[in-house]
Amino acid sequence: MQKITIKEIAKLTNTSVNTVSRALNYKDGVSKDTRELIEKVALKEGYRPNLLARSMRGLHTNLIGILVGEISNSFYTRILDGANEIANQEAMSLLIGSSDEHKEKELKQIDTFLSYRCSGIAVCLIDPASEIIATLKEEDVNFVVLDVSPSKNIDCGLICIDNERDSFLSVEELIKNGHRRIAILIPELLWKNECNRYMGYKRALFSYGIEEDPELVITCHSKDDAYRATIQLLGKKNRPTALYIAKQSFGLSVISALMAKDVRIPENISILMYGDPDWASILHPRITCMRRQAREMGRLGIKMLIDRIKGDGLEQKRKIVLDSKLMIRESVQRIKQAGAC
Amino acid sequence: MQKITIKEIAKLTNTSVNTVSRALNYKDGVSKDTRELIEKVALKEGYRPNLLARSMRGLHTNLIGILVGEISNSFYTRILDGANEIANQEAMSLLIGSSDEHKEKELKQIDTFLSYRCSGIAVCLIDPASEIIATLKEEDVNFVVLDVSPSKNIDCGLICIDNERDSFLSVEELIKNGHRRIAILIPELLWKNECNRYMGYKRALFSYGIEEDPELVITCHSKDDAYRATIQLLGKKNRPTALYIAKQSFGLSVISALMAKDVRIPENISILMYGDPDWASILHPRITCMRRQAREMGRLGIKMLIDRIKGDGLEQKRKIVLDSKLMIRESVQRIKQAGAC
DNA sequence: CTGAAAGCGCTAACAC
DNA sequence: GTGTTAGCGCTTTCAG
Repeated sequence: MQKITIKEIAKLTNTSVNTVSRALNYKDGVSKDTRELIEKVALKEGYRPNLLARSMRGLHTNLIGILVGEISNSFYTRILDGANEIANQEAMSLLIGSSDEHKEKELKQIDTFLSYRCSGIAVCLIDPASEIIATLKEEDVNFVVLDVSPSKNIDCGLICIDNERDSFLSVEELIKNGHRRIAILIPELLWKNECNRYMGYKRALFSYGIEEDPELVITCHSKDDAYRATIQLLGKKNRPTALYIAKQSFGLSVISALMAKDVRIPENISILMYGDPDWASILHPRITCMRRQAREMGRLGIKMLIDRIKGDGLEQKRKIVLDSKLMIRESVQRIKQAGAC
Repeated sequence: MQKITIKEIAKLTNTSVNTVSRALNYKDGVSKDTRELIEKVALKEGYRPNLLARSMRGLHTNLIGILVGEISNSFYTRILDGANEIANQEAMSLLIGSSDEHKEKELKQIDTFLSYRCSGIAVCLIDPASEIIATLKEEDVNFVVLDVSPSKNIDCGLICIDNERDSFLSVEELIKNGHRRIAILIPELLWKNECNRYMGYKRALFSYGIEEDPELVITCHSKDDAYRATIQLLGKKNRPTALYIAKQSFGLSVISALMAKDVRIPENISILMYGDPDWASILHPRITCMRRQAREMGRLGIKMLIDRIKGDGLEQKRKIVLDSKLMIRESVQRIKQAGAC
């Protein structure tokens, strides 16, 4: 497999491994002639440094482990994309892992990253109270947490999004358009982010003096379930005028359900979604969304990680909260509402 | 960083590194008592094997490098997802790379994979005549090629899709619905797959006695360009009745352009797309698509790769051609056509 | 059943 | 400028 090592190059050039190593790593202490000779031979023989061996000498590995919740979820895909962009620029390689939103897999993947002695680890955790952060701390490895901020105030790099505020602003947008019967669709198991979205929903209702109707809080545990839940919601007599989809991956299910039932957006029901996948702006009507800066999260996360790895003495940023942007499109209808607003 | 090594465990348990190594790797030749002691101490001390060191002894690395064209392209994302699924099952880790469809980056990424001494490499190449395959061959590393079949008949694992046939069937579907003026939207630089799609388009027209109109072959080099090209196409006097989008990533641009120009699907123009992203089935109308088995491609690719790595003596499958499926939905209108068909 | 020792490819400390 | 040597953590002969 390995074709040629520095040892062999040393032999071929009548030099020593040390000289070859220095020459190939652009260090000084090598004469021009020797350097050129070595480079020529290395090129000719197709020498390729063994990064494993290099890393074993205690340096960094140039490996960054990144854990996401689900590879084919476009939110995570964008994080991955941004992460890869920066990693590439910095000549780092990305080892990926997916937790599929299961805690055991999460731990297992981190374990693998650690076993490969990654120089840095970026994680999207489902549960921020997770012992994973403790593990990471203990291992004394550079890491940053993306997307979900740890509940305890742990000193680590953090790039997150204010889900509560985003949600508040989203629901507020619906209210400002005259809606008062606003349903929210959220996952059954409320992890921190989702929980915060729910809080934002509640706070918005409260701020505008709207009483929360438990019937309008729709929880579901899967995409299929979101479809069923939507169908069921539409069957109710006192149907909401607006639906806030608090989890992007449920979006397709909801839209499909509405299509199946011939419920028109926004005439029959207004829709606002958390997250802004590609399709949201090509649907007819285009869906009003709260757009998160996912790609930027990946970029900043890896940037922060690399800064930490290089540890260039500077006081490092600990936490970045990314702004989201409400993309106002045509899925929310302005309605007249009897009563004050 | 590294907290504890087998050496230290050996010291702690009054044994030798060898014994510890055997015990921790479930090899025999260790008494029950010693094994239990070692396991206990290892667990207590939070021992984590150094995979880099392990790999250096010439074994496999448990690393698989996978190169895709673009991380945020859903076709590749699905491949990645399928690949990750199988890699996980087999306790392999995925090192990812993206070529962004540039040849230099492609080579650079492969180089990195090789430097990490990956046990296997899976690649989605833009150009199958690529010297990359030669490099891979030379390096004597296990590899499989996904998506694009090499032009020369090279003996390597291959999972691909018959783009020509898929395209033929797609255009045939349009013809069978009475269309004769069928435009095709393809990238400017025809790599092999796209070229085959174009061939399929030509063959379908030819088979049904339709003369090809150069005006209806729309090439573009980017998503933005696809948007502009669509707008331009719509301005023509002898507008086509159907548009075959031969590249999925142009889909959103086309739809946006149609929306911008208030051109209705399928009343004003029929649409058929190569590839079946999530949004295709929630648009109104839902878009008729040729669905490729991307996730399955990732799965089978890694499976094949691992079979090769393990090299279990069996005669190995060399090539798998995955069937695509025409998802007939509502974006193609049946039209009456003066003249034969 | 267990230990000592070699060595994977590389870098770094130290001589010359 | 250059060579020698040690050693990263591990597995694997080879002896006992």
